Amino acid sequence: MTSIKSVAKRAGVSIATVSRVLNDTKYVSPSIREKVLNAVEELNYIPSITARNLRRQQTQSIGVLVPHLNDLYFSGLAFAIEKELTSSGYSPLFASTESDVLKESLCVDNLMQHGVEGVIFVPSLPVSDSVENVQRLLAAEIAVVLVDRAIPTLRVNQVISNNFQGGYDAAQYLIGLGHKHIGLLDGGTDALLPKSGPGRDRIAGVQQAMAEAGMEFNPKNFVFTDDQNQSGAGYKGMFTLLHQSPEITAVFALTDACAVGVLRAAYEMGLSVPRDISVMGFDDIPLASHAIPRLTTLAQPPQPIAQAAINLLIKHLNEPNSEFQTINVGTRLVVRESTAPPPG
Amino acid sequence: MTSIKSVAKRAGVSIATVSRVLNDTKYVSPSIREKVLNAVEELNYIPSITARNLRRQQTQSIGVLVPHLNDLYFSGLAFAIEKELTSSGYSPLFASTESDVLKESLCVDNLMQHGVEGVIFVPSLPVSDSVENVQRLLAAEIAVVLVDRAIPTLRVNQVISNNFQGGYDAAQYLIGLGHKHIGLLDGGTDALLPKSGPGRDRIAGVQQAMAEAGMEFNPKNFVFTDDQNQSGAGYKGMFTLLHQSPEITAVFALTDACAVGVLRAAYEMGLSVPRDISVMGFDDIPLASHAIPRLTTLAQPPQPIAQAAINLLIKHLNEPNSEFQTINVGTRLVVRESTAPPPG
DNA sequence: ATGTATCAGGAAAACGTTTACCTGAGAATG
DNA sequence: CATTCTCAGGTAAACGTTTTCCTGATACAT
Repeated sequence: MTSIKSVAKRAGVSIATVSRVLNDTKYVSPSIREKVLNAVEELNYIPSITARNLRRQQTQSIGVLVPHLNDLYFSGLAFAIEKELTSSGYSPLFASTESDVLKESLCVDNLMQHGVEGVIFVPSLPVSDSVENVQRLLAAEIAVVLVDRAIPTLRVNQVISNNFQGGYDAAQYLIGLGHKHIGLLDGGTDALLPKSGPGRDRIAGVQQAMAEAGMEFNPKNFVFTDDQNQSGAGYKGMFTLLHQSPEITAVFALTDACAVGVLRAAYEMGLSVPRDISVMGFDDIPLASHAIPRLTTLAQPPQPIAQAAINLLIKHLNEPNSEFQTINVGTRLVVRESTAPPPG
Repeated sequence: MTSIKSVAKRAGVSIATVSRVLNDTKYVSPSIREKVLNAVEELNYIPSITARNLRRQQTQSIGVLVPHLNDLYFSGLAFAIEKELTSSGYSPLFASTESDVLKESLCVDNLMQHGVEGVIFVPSLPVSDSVENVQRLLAAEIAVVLVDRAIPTLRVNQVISNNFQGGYDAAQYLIGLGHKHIGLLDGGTDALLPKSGPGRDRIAGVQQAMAEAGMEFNPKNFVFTDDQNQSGAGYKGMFTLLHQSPEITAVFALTDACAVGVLRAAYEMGLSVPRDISVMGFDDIPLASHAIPRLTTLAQPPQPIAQAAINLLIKHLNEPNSEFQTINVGTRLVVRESTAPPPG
């Protein structure tokens, strides 16, 4: 590694001057400045961020903890966060927690060792498992922004989609189409997902809408399936659901990925969507608009979420004593082809 | 930040001893060891990786450059790479190049500043654009492994799917089913993709298989579409293709994402897949097995690719003078529902 | 001409580790 | 008992920066 010393020697100046030229931190006469710049060029000198960080006692880096980097939804979110962070001059440090508290704890350790100044944190499910990890970060005075999954008990910045409202809107829309029997489907690796987190809120929204419409919520109509991936869960769950509640005319899958499995199952059962049965998703991942049929869903666009999270983070870094906020990001009903009035 | 000094003071020993206990680098008597460990515990001491890296002159971190973190295929690859790297004791530093040379160059600068010891590099397209960036890394004695997209002119480690063979297998399979008129579809943001990289090799494989079967390759049957995303490209391209070559009975989309758009277009045109027309993809992303109909494709599983890349990287780090290798990872034909003999 | 203010640039400390080297006490050997 | 060996633990240098403080020269005012 060529260090600042070699540059200084080559340019015939002190290392302090080199640093000043490179950081524009003090006036340096044009002639000397040029000599330094030339030396830098000639030696392909690249300053060591490690040394700079040590000296400045800051890293300009932010940890990003997501459950799975290859999840259809979270990869989009991660991408948006990366864009937002780099454009704000921070370096993202990604890690997948695999929604496992132990792995998550390891990730947190790792981030702390790396001296991140903040963490964008999508908690594992159930969220209660993540409480301790979040508190470890807070105890170390690291700024934390919780994303996607709320932990209401924690005094910390959060950016959460309005899942309740989304669920409500979805149900209201289906009810408005005339559906009387609506199935709810969810699943994935997070065995306890329906007990907490976004799924629970979406369901609560559905229940509210049904109640307002004078409909009864039949627990039999909600099926959660444990599976390697959400599509598989939706696929299997759909069979279970229709077996135990054949009267169902509309299915609200709690994620788009899940809905894709539902479409698949419907196709295999010879059911035409939306003629025989309506299907809705949640998230509006890119795939949703390419599914067959195109999926009606509730959009939860990653870009505004990422932006809000980074804004909150940066604000907190600048004013560590500012109040904690919970920002609710609105969802938006996107009507496509997979929903229609019930048959008959 | 609580530093090693506070721990030393608290334990009543020198900082050297603390370091030794923490790194198990020299025998320390049990009683003192315990005192140190207690002090560490009490102060929640976490060593600064920054300082350690500076002193040790190494970072144990590896840059990972992919075109898009939210691409269906690359996110899977990134996930596999992350897993492989962390389990080998390295920290991944992800960045999306957006397949743009300028952005890519910035990413490379950034990685070099961070002192990465190696880079897993998926070049932008056309790959020739990335040559300079790769050479910059090599000049700085940073280990590089090219993944997914070969740059044959460079003397560097590479891990590439056997795209030619994959293309060949795909075409041979379709020809074996009896198809006489096979369309080729590709697209995305990388306007020059068909001119270089994996796509070109896949096409070459197709041409070889066709030639062996005594079929002529009609350039009209290859449509490349510029679009924001691959699915959209497949969707639009399909219309173009069938318009200019209505005799086509099978379509080989050069990626699964593209194939999804093709399925979509076929659906809208009232064509039943595979009865009226067969569709194949490439990659075997998770979605492929959930599409309607399930997609026949060539699997290019990310895990073995990631593993091979990391092995190559680590080997090169340990023996910097070892020969460069290009590892060809085999693809595997996965027959599902989207292909059948031609109608009639 | 003398004193003072300005300011470009250098010297050196500091950031938090690891590690080469040193020291002194006890064990072992004659 | 004297001498050497062993080795646990301490001291301090080093990693590559940034930044505080200092110096000496020049400009300016008196």
